[in-house]
Amino acid sequence: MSHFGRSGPPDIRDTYSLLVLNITFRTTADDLFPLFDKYGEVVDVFIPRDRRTGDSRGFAFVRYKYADEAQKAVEKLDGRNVDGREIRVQFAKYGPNAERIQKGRIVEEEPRARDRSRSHSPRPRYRDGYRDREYKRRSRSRSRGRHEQDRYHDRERDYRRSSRSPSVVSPDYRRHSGRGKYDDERRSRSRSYSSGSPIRRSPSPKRSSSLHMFHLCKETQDTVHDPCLQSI
DNA sequence: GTTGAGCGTT
Repeated sequence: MSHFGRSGPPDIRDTYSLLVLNITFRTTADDLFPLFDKYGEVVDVFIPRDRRTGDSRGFAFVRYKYADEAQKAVEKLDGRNVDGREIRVQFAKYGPNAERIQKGRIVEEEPRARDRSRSHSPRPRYRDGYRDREYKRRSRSRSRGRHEQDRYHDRERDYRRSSRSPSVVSPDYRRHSGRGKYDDERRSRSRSYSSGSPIRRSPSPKRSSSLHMFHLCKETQDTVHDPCLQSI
């Protein structure tokens, strides 16, 4: 992912999260990092992406180590034109798991966990909530069918071309090569994207017995519906 | 090649 840590969120303790809205769908964490790091110590840059397509969702989180530096970044970068759009920078209000946040700093962990201990009402799981939100997004945006894959390859192609030419690497960016994590991450990201053949459906079996189909459907009923119903 | 309010990953 697009953060410094190996996997998952890095140390969130005593960091200050900024929400960066209105960024381009093509803007990456690598683009944002040099910009924000000028105003303080950036601990993490994370751009949420669509789980299925990997597309940027158009906003980002930048975490600073110190509050005053984060505040400075808000003042300096809010309204700044980045990649042709005026970005909006503000302190995050919610944590990764809906913790309470003040000034981007986590002040209370998982308010929902506390609710659960108090009442037995079953809450929708994390995944369901995510799917609901995704659905809302999709209905609002234009329908993106299957060419999203091609779009992604295009983007990766551009990405590699630009990272190979040394002229596009800003001196400021070079300054952070000591950490070296972003460069590695970018490379591994490209690799995993290019090797991805994301959605592979089960091949439709033609000459199986009904019993076989029954078992097959039991296994795949959450992903495939129609073939099962027709052949039982 | 497209979208545009919003609050986050292993």
